[in-house]
Amino acid sequence: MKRITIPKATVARLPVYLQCLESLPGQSATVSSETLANIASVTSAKVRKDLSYLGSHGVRGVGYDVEQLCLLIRKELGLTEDWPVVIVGVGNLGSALANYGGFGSSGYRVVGVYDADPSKIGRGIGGLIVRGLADLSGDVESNRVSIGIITTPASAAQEIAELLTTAGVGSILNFAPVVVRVPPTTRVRNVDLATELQILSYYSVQAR
Amino acid sequence: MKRITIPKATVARLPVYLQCLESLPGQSATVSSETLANIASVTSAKVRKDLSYLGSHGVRGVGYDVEQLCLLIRKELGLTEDWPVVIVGVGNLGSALANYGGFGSSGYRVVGVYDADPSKIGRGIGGLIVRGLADLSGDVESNRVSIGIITTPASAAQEIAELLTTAGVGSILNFAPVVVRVPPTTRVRNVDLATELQILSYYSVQAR
DNA sequence: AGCTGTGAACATATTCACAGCC
DNA sequence: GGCTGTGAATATGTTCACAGCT
Repeated sequence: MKRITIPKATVARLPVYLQCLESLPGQSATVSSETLANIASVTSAKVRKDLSYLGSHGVRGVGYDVEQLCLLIRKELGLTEDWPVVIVGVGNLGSALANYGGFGSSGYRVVGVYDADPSKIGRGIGGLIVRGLADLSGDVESNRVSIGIITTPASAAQEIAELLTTAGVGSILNFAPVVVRVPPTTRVRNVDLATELQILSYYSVQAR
Repeated sequence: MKRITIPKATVARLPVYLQCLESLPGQSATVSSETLANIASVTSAKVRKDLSYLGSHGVRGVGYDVEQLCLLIRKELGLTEDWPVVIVGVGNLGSALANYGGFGSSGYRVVGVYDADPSKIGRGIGGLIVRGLADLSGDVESNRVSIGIITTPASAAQEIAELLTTAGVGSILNFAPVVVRVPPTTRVRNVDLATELQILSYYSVQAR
């Protein structure tokens, strides 16, 4: 058992493993690296190496205890904590995310939804009332919000990213099709439909 | 100029460069690797190496011709072609994507939206009528659809992935929170909100 | 002088293959 | 016998640093 930092590539796979483990039928108390690998569409060596970064918790000849492994991964990912998030931009996507139920189940809790458009402010959505951008900073601070989700048009994203970081958000999940510039201590992940489609079409062309 | 295959990591960045180039003010006819790197939040060496895989098109002492570079990247990504896509699952997210305007602009064209729920079939959405799953295979074949987007609940995703691959779709963009198993020749990209949030919270924990 | 293109050095990630334990 | 844990080997990706062109 080492106590070095977990590689990025491994961190990105832990949520996938967790998802796979949670989808396992209740009766399977243990799981082998081979089985988990198949479900997650990776190799068994990868699974073993990834899990070894969390410490040696498997049993040779048997496999990993599903329950224990889930807990271990959840703990590693910080899912035992509460993560208040805000969503900025109440368009189609922002509404979809605000209405998405999967948040509460795992520590993520939408504590506010915001929009610049006065006609949207005051509307109810996903059990919350849409608020104006003027309220964003204060809300982030008072709720100790650590993750901000940007679902605005590209043109507004940079401004919102700055509002969020200034207010103290440490991580941003950006759905706007633009690269936002943030201070080096802020973590950003970009999710962009066009980008994903373009990567797919590249490989589609190559495949023939 | 080499003619080897472009590294995956580079392919994943090309759409980002393209996005950055397209957002450049019209008057800038050329761009240096340094400038592009700043906008894209990467290093200039990365930009140069990435672009070198497309051939040597920069001018020393000057930079890259913006127009020419855009065209080059678009061509490399296959954006000069038409990519008919289908969306399966008309929940919040599926509706959001169907209504998303950014498709048409770059070769991606939603030619069909599908849902298993009879109460949704027949509804209009994003200029299309929701159709039943029974129509999916035939439509995919007759429209030569190469990319399928899955926005169903997790429980339905595997079945839909199989319908899509059997019908001849070569690439799948999966928004359902589950890893779908597909034949090795099919390309899948997963976009999952929970996964992204979990990666962010991991690093948020580490940061303190 | 300024900026590209690229080998060489380095860092990260994956795979192999097998010793070690149940 | 079955399956983990992990060094060693390999492959992929990034950064450096500078020659070479305009």
